[in-house]
Amino acid sequence: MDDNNFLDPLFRRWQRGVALTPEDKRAVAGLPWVRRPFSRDSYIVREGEPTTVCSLLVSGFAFRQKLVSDGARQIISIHIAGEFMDLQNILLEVADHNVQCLTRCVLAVVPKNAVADLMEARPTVKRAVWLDTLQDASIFREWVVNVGRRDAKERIAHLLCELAARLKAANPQGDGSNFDFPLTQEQIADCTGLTAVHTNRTLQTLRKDGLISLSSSRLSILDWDRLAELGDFHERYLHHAV
Amino acid sequence: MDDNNFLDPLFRRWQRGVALTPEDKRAVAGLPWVRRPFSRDSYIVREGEPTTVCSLLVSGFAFRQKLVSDGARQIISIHIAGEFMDLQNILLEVADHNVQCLTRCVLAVVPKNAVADLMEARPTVKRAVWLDTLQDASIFREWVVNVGRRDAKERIAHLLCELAARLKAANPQGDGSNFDFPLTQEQIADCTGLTAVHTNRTLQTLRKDGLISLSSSRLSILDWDRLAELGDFHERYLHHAV
DNA sequence: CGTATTGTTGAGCGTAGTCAAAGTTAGTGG
DNA sequence: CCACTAACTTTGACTACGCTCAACAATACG
Repeated sequence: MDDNNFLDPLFRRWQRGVALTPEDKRAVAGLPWVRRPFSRDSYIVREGEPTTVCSLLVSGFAFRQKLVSDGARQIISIHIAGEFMDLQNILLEVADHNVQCLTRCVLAVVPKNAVADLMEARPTVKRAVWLDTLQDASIFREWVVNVGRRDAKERIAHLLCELAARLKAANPQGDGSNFDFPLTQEQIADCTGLTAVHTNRTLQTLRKDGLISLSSSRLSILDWDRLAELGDFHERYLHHAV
Repeated sequence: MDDNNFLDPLFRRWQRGVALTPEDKRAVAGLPWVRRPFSRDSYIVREGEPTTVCSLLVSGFAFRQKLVSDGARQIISIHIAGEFMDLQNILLEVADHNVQCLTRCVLAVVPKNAVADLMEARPTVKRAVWLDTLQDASIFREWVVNVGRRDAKERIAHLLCELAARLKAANPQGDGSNFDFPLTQEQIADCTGLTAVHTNRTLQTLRKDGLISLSSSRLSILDWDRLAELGDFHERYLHHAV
């Protein structure tokens, strides 16, 4: 396993915001990455643990979540291949939330100190890493708005729009309206602050309205304009063009 | 106005996480700060505007918010004296949310490029600035959980605990259970994803239960343990001890 | 002192939650 | 490859938390 293509999605994503030189890429590729497969639902980080590494999602989907006192779960973000789930670990010594696999995943893990050192040596990498954490924060802000001030149809529409926009940005040569979408209805509910039952009924109305088709881990967006309008989705907060 | 004491709350806060030297402080004090008073409710940043400055809150309270399509408002965070509201501006070119004064405020404004340059020259300042944005992001995550998975009493209890904990950390010589708390019930509602009417009724039950007393901009926490228990409040996410 | 803002109350309603069961799909092991 | 099982989706009946609208009371402020 000497191929380093696993970094390409990361580089493509970073290059939307910074200008990586070949030396930058070589330096990143030179980090002591360890690739590891994870099974579905397995925990990558647990709240309260000391942080030691940063994790890049090479393939599959993962999510961050927190549990509240009665055991309910709130998903805080979804991550796709090419994204880090825990760059904040570089400065924060203890994890404040859980990170879990949504599907089977392959992670590339690197000691956080190695990333920190590289950031000192390579200002462009430093900029890319910080930008990553700032874009994450912007998405968290939008999620506060989504669960705080939108109704069920709007919340789910917004979630689907966001993931579609991110998947599209990650894979511009795709058709832009069909995606692998492995979230169960219970997971959609945990993203949106709803129950699984109500999520089910809401998805049915979105289907009946001709906005989406969603089954067996496949999402088709049938009417992007109306879905985005319904979900009040405006992609500025994704900062895809910095 | 040559006194530079206005930076002291910022330095105290930053020194919870990094070791600022006298030279670091002098360098920060040497930035081209411009102090400006703002009246209650006035906008400091508007969504969609290009970013040019960073704003430090010298006195008063401010908040970040986003508006959804039907005009409803979601408050995303509350800020107290000694905090920056928009350090993410250093890398993000367009504001993705609004920043507004809660009370009359004094801001100290500095061109974002000046901060960026100082970060290059002073690694400790760079660390402090990044840490600030990471702590902000952690608070956003907790707010997603708060509005997504807690009921009205819990949400408000959690909000009050968070602000009390932050005010206490900013002013350790205070008595720790009485605070200036200038949020109207409508603003509390916009923080928690509730309506003003339901916030009113919920506050009444918190008072009746002997947990708090809240009136005329003054909050007293009468039973911290029970309030924190009710709100499922655990301050790890504040990263006060990094 | 007068007016706008904020807080409080009541009645009725609706979105979303709960609980339980049945139907469907996907995954696993024999 | 099939059978069995666990996970996921769907449906129905009922409930309840929080919303809406409207009026009034109490503060704060110019």
